[in-house]
Amino acid sequence: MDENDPVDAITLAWLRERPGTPVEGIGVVTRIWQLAKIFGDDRRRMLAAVDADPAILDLLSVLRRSGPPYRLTTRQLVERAHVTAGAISQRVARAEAEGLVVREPLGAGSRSVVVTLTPEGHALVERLVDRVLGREADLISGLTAEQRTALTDLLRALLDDLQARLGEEKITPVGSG
Amino acid sequence: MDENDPVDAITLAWLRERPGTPVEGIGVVTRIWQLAKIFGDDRRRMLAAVDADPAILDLLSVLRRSGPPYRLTTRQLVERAHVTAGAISQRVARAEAEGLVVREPLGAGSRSVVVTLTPEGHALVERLVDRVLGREADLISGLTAEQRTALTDLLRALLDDLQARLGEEKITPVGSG
DNA sequence: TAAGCTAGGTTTAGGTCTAAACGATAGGTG
DNA sequence: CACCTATCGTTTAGACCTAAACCTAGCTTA
Repeated sequence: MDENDPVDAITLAWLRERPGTPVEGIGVVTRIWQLAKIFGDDRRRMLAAVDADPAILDLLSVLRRSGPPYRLTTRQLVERAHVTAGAISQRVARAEAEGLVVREPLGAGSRSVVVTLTPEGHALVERLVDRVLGREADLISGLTAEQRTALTDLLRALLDDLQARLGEEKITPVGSG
Repeated sequence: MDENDPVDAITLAWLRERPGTPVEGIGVVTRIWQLAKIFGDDRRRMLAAVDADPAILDLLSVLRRSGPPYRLTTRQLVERAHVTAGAISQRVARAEAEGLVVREPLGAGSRSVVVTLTPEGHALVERLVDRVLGREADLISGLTAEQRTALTDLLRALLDDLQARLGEEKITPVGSG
């Protein structure tokens, strides 16, 4: 613990003010939040400079990465973007208003809606993706290759553990009746 | 690279669709975003269940941790909460409306405003902080002590590097005129 | 086949944030 | 002293999200 490190200082302050406070998670959780904010702010500003926004680019990127015919259902978009169905609905509506995607019913016997990238949407991804991802590659270039690998492995371990654990939690409450 | 890992799958999909896409950052950045969202959603839901919200609790916690007399200027709150002055202004207005803090001019010769925790605000922090931090400690308990230490060190290294680097960037644009 | 259930989406209400425009004042300069 | 600038906060406009209400349309079941 280094009192000059701003995150360690938070842990030390809680312990000073309230001995016994459960501070074990702060070092990891707070730093992850701060890093996410730095990456998110940086991307948002970069895109704002070219009159684009992260939410729409994320939508278009998911479609682009899925490969031809660049077409997914709302449900698939929800799963891949990790936001609620309402958020996807709003994103698609905005993107459609800008002519970047089209939305149509999947067909008989289904209530699904399919969203397809337009040529304009495709072109926008091509124009932005290298810049956005290149910037992110640059932002983590301060770590050595070994550090990057080690960090990736630890983040994956935590993510896997949490997803397994939180997946179960959704079941648990049902048994309480 | 494991095609069954959802984040690795993103990297592999970009390389398949667009060979040459700079994907070096995805493994770290995407996982950090996903983890931040998991931690943030979890905290928001936990607090919603007791009719509280993360932004206000963060404000109150910063004041509580600062120690008696639980009093900081708006400027200090901006620095410690990592949000804009406008966001702090709004948070303080909401907290004040609920009687959790009071706001007063610092005094003659200064335009600063000082925000002080009320007894009600203090009591709210005491009631919630162990639950919130305890939950987070539990969420990372899937990692061993060694993994936690290693992860903390890597996150700190990245954070320090980025803060040093982005701090400089603010200066650079000035010289462009 | 009527009633209820389930699943896929959309809409709405409410909350939070950023950026930028504003307002107002202390301190420096001629 | 008048003006200018930097500093501090607040307000406003716009973007985005979640949760929950809502709307259909297929499916199940008696």
